[in-house]
Amino acid sequence: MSDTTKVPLQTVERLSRYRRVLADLQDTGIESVFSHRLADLVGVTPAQLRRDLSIFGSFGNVARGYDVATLHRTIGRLLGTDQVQTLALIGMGNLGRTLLMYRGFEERGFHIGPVFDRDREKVGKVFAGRRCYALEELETVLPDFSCRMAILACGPGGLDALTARLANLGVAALLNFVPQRISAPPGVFVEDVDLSAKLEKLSFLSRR
Amino acid sequence: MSDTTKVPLQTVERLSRYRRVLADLQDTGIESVFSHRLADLVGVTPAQLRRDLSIFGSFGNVARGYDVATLHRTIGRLLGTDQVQTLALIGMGNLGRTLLMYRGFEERGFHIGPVFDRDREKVGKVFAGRRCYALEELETVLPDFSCRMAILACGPGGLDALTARLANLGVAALLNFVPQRISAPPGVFVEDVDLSAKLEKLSFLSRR
DNA sequence: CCTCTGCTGTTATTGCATTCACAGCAGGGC
DNA sequence: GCCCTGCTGTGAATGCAATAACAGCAGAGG
Ligand SMILES: NC(=O)c1ccc[n+]([C@@H]2O[C@H](COP(=O)([O-])OP(=O)(O)OC[C@H]3O[C@@H](n4cnc5c(N)ncnc54)[C@H](O)[C@@H]3O)[C@@H](O)[C@H]2O)c1
Ligand SMILES: NC(=O)c1ccc[n+]([C@@H]2O[C@H](COP(=O)([O-])OP(=O)(O)OC[C@H]3O[C@@H](n4cnc5c(N)ncnc54)[C@H](O)[C@@H]3O)[C@@H](O)[C@H]2O)c1
Repeated sequence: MSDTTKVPLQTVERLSRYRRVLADLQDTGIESVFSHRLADLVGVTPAQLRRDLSIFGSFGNVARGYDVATLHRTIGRLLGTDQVQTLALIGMGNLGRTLLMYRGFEERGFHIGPVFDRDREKVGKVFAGRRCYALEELETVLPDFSCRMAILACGPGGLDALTARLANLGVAALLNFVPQRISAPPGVFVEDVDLSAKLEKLSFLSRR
Repeated sequence: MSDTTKVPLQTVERLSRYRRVLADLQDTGIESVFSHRLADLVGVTPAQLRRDLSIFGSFGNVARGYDVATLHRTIGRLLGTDQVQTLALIGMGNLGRTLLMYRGFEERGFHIGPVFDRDREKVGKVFAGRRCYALEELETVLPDFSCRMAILACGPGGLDALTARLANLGVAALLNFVPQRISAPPGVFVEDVDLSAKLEKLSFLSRR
């Protein structure tokens, strides 16, 4: 079972997709589902779905397949999204404000708490109910929120110093929008969102 | 050489990262670089870098390594970003407007041309120099821009019909922000940007 | 001119993820 | 009660990507 070290990364990514489809099924009142059907809705093969789940245990039943509500809850527990997590946001520019207004995160159990910006013009401003703090206040403000994750939507300057400070404050995971390589402190996970790279990939693929 | 079908997907993704670092090196006036140094800056192993490049040909030189300017230009050509490409944007909500204002795309050779929205309130409005068209005008307006790629930053309703229309108009690649599975017409490449999934992945990983 | 260094391009090896295939079994039909 | 169906969970096989290892060579130094 969940041997924690032996879980393929891509399996983790698929768990999110399973969870979303299960949520939809639950909303439409469906109580149980076979791997065939679920896999089809998600867009993977039934074998892969069963394999993915089998890494964490046996949740299915030969007669009825998987219980939608139970499996949904179980995956939520596995991902750690069964309880709301508070995130810190660094950078209240165009992107930061867009993320603040996005409802989708709350629906999935992620709440953006404190917002920080280096620009003194922005500090003190309130947006979507959150006040923007100065970057210097990081050490005094962040502990009140006990964030284990942060979103980087700031400029590229001094990123390494920033991530070191965040790591010191107990932040163990970063969602990074800054198109730059981050040398993360050990134990800190970084997930890059590089839209230009995705466009370049599409450009390559669509030219045959 | 570029056998087109046999290029690992992840190699394509890394090409973007190589290109970005090469651009930085070029800006700082460095003319040539060894695989060791370049790989270090990018964050991959030298073996992987050389392997990736060797798929497309031999660009290095034992004595000086790789010529920065030449390799930068070559990768640009491989990715198809050596000339500006015009993209269509569907959805001028919070996210769409943020993307419109982002300068990073232009720097990489991607220009957002026409913008479409279903909301009649938005149609006709001008934002960041682009006028918003009605979704019904897609067939009449899009051909003028000859877009091969589009960005989906709209709501989830009627996505399949929309992608079918786009495909009919020659759009072969989609950057999709809508958290929903798209059944893309054959020949159309879809790249999903699922931020909630990334957060869930980080949540999983950071809980050991 | 010869040797020695250390880099590239490429082949061999390892490791990981996906797919295949089936044992085992719960329930339905008769 | 017994067979039959069709599902899950999983060991085995396959395919693909990353890593290691090295052949071959261009130039530096003497
Ligand atoms: N806007 C997009 O669509 C988009 C897309 C992809 C990537 N990005 C990246 O996301 C980041 C933010 O983009 P944006 O469009 O919001 O830019 P922006 O200029 O609108 O906002 C950046 C904000 O971050 C603040 N900031 C800069 N450096 C900081 C630091 N070291 N610490 C704290 N705050 C800092 C600035 O004061 C500003 O308020 C950039 O790195 C950009 O490359 C943006
Ligand atoms: N805002 C974010 O930070 C964020 C993050 C991740 C994903 N997303 C996704 O991106 C999409 C857009 O997000 P947003 O925050 O801009 O939402 P939004 O509500 O601010 O804007 C959506 C816009 O799309 C238009 N629209 C809706 N359906 C359409 C259709 N079928 N065709 C054309 N236009 C249509 C609406 O009129 C509106 O103008 C959503 O699907 C959202 O889930 C947003």
